[in-house]
Amino acid sequence: MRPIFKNREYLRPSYTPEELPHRGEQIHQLARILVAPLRGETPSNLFIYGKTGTGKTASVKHVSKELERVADRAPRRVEVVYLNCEVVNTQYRILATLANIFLEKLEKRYSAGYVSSLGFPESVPMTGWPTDEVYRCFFRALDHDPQLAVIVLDEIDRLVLKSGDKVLYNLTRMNSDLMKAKVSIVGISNDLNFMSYLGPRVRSSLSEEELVFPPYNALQLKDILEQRAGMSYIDGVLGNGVISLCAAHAAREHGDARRALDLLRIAGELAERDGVETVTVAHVRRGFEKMEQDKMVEVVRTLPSQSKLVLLSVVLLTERNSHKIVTGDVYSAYHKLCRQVGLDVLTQRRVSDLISELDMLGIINAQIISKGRYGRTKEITLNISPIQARAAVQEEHPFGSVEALSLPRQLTFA
DNA sequence: AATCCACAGGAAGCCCGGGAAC
DNA sequence: GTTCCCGGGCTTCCTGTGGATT
Repeated sequence: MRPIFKNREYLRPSYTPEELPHRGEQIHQLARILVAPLRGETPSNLFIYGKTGTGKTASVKHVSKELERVADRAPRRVEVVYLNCEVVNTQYRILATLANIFLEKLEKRYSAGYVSSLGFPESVPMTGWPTDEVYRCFFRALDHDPQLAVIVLDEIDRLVLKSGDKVLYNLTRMNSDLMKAKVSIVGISNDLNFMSYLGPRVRSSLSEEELVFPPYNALQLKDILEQRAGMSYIDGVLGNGVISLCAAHAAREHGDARRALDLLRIAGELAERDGVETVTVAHVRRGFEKMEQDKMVEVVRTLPSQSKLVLLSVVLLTERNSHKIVTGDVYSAYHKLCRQVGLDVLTQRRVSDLISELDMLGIINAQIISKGRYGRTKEITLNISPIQARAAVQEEHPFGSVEALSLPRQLTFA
């Protein structure tokens, strides 16, 4: 059987392409702002906003690569440092990381051992030092040479949410104390409200320039997908309408290119698993379902344990019998499960609310029905496969082994 | 037409943890 | 450190309800 992928890595989020279709305008603007150091000026600080999968990070990386390439011939050295604040999310970690990066650059530029000959430490430990000591170390390493440091803080909202805007205040204020070097901050966020978490001084200095990345529309997504499909799939394996359908799905999800590419890759992997040589729209549809399921499993995984138990009751009842499941059944099953695992038993009123919440999340379907003389209740069906639900509930083992749990016989109705 | 089931879901209030104010 | 306040999870108590049954 022939393979269908040339190289699937080009469809993964980690890959940054050479060409970024439909981001010409943003890249041009970015370049215009960041090119200032080549003329010896300090570029403004920059704030970039856009939803996930709109090409923010890719564009910035693209421009900084260009910038570093042409900076060799410029009067002043330009160093671009990229930090993802999801990982590096405290003042200390940011400063320590920056200090280490610039110490290393010094060492490389001069000679091994040069750094310690200046009285610098080999490196800053990732914990233990007073923060101002770390700051001083970074400051001196940076100011050793005339250079411009462009510090890119991706997902900057995470940083501010976790540790406040103190780091940003310090970084934006540095320029007035630096003798030879200059810094410029590029903040990237997908939370538009982010600016309101900042103090007024930081806000105004960070947003000297602002750039917005609008979501892609279906046509633009199609271009992007076509470009990547050409790199990653063998010619001719993609059936009619496959790319259009991927683009249409992602356009509905706020124009997220990352999701579009994921979908295109997953559709291919499904075709591969089927052992066929063509990817069809049916594979895309299944791929879409798979992604939705995966999203659902993730939601289940993060549910509080009481909700998990309620869901588990529904799962066990679903596996056990084919007749309609109603609130009363779920509650008595839940009651027994609570006893088995030693969790507090909530009231039926509360469990009713939990069932509604699971319904809202789309994990189950709960429809109010009236059985006349036999009352009014909710009829409940599971929206994800019992096996997946079980697996997701079982993770982290809050109830010991779920396999050991079972409903007593009297709960099975004829 | 009246009854009655098996809940739905609103209202009020308790309890507790976390953050702000003192 | 203490006090105050707020919001979320939860309970208690309650009224409401669609339609099979009487």
